[in-house]
Amino acid sequence: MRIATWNVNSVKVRKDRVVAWLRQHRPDALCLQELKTTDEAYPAEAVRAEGCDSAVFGQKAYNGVALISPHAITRVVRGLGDGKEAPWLVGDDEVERLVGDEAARLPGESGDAAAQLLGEARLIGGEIRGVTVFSAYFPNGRSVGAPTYEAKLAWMGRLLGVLEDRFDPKDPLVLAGDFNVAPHDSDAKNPEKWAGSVLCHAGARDALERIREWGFVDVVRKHHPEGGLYSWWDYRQLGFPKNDGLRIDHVFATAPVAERSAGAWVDRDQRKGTKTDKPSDHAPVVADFDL
DNA sequence: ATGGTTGCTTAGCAA
Repeated sequence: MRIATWNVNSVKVRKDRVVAWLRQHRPDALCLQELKTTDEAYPAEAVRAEGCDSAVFGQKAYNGVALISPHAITRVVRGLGDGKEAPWLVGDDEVERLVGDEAARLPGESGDAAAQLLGEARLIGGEIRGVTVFSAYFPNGRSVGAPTYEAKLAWMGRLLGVLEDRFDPKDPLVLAGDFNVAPHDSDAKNPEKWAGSVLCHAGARDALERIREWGFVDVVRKHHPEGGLYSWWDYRQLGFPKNDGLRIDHVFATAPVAERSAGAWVDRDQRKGTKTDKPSDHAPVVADFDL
């Protein structure tokens, strides 16, 4: 079973790339982030022409996540529900869009920012071939100390709460996506340059480590413990030509899935090319399982 | 270098 994640930075601009990638690499599950469009404008027909189903949680202009699979995608849930409606337990034929209504616990601007994040299209889950797969677009945070950074950490805490409330680490579960966190210094070409950024700050790393400790294996790290693999390079300042990258896109798997992992890799080819080739600033991250 | 580039939406924001 091949599970991949790709922040496409506009699915409309990247449609032909996504279709070609599906054809070439035939993932059993592809998690997309930053669709930057509504459900209605999502190119479902082009994906279907490749024999794949889509489950989409879109949003105008920003965010937006999707699951793509050649297999049936069941038990689809959208958003970070607050648990009252048991959002992860809806029936197969139901498609619920549930948004948390729990008032953000943070005060002031941070609380406002946190509440706003809970309403954004950043998480979609579904069951594919017996594995629960989430496509997640963690908040960026903008800058350390900003209300949006506090809100990022709160969002991550909320995600951990959903895992604790609704799932068991013994479940076959994959959390994949753009986590906007590089967990280790070896996940950056220039760790000193990024040390103070929201992508590498201790607070974000701690919050991600708490999620991982709940019961995940970082599958790429398992197969490349030395680091040096990156998944995102800034469009600015020749990020990719200088390989000034960070590994912020991840495939986390619970033990029953992770113990069957056979390899993991980053498709850097998708980040290559000139302006006219229109690459995303992220490359696909791929994990293969004997499942 | 409060720079640089890309995308969405229309001049400013987000990443």
